[in-house]
Amino acid sequence: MSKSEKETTEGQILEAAKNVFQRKGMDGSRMQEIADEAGINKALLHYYYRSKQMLFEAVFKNAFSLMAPQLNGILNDDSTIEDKIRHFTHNYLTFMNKHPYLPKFIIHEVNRNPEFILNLRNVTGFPNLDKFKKQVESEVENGTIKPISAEQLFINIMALNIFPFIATPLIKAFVNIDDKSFKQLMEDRKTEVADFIIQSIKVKP
Amino acid sequence: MSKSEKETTEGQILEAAKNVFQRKGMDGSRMQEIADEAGINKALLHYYYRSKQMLFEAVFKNAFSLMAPQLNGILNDDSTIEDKIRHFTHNYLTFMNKHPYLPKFIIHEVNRNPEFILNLRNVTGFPNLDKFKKQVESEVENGTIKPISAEQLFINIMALNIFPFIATPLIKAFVNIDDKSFKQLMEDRKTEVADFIIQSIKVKP
DNA sequence: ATATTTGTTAACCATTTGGTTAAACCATAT
DNA sequence: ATATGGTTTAACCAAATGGTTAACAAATAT
Repeated sequence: MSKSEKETTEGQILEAAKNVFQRKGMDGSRMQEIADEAGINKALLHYYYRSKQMLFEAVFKNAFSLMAPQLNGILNDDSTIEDKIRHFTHNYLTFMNKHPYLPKFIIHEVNRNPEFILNLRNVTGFPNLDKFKKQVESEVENGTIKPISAEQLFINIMALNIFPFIATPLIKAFVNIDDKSFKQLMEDRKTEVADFIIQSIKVKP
Repeated sequence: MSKSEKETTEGQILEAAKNVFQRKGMDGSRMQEIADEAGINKALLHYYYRSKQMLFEAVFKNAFSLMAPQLNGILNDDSTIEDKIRHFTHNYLTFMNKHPYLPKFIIHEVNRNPEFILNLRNVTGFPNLDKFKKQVESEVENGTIKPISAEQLFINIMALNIFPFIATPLIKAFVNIDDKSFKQLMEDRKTEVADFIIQSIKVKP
């Protein structure tokens, strides 16, 4: 049995780099800190990844490949819009509990370097709205949901699900609650967000 | 007539620092770049603001003082929840067109240093949910709106309004549209977001 | 056993960066 | 005119930082 990813030096470096980069961002991270976190010499980082930029890109692509399928979940299965929303909202909020730094990290770095995301267009199940768009248009037409553009609905779903994880400290300060209450609030959102969206678009019979 | 803020050296520095810090963040910004943007010598930055940290804090507090009243708008006037939402959504999206970097900047920096926001608690009309909370509870009780906690509603309003400005490049890539279409999409949101929220919470007569 | 490749390290290097200093500049009061 | 105070600059400095090198260690092939 070959060594698992986490036992090889290269894997340890990637893991350490992930931790540091996702917490501090490209600009705020130091190669020495990554080396320390991986428990190895700084020169080894360059031996395996040549430069800070390349190490960063490896981490970013990994992160993006983790995020993308989550979004594709909502776009490319065959359930109704309503089911998709419930399913996605629940899954996404669960997923985010395991990767709390992911959205902050991705969004910050994509803002820092917007061209970066264009390189990813072709790879790794990059989210594509086409199918979702047809489905929304069809459901609007046959009266299952109220008129709304697929784009706006998609943005709303993303916003309601992702925003709280990006703005956590801000929300905590405004709503003025402790960690425990905040966690509960997030837990409640697993169902509340879906209800909120569906209430807005569902046509009552 | 005394010199306007923008003519004094101190004001020019603050303006330049705002531009650079808001675009690149604390970690990504260089004192030299700020000096260049202000058209002055780097030593002058230290003459007026002592250190990068202090210059940054001046910029951050300015930015926050611009953001905070926008949020207080929704929380502390006397109109109905529905009117508040319409009013706020329209105003906020207009406001953001003028300060496109503000939310990115504030959220990123608050994440980088969560304690930072606690120092702002006391000053500058820091958003307070108490009144809004009472109002939501009252409207829920007398049946004007469906049951929802003020906290969740507040988070949803923030998310739907702010998120698109934070995640712009990501959304552009996913929705696969050009700048012009994106701008139109954002313009549409001035009314669509309010409709979306109100449809979700309004009780039909 | 020994040569060769691969992995790892300590020491080093060039550049960048935040910050300082001492001298020059300039307006204003005397 | 000249002294005085704040303002501005060029030159400088020490520390930090990404990256390299040369030697050493440990597998792997011959």
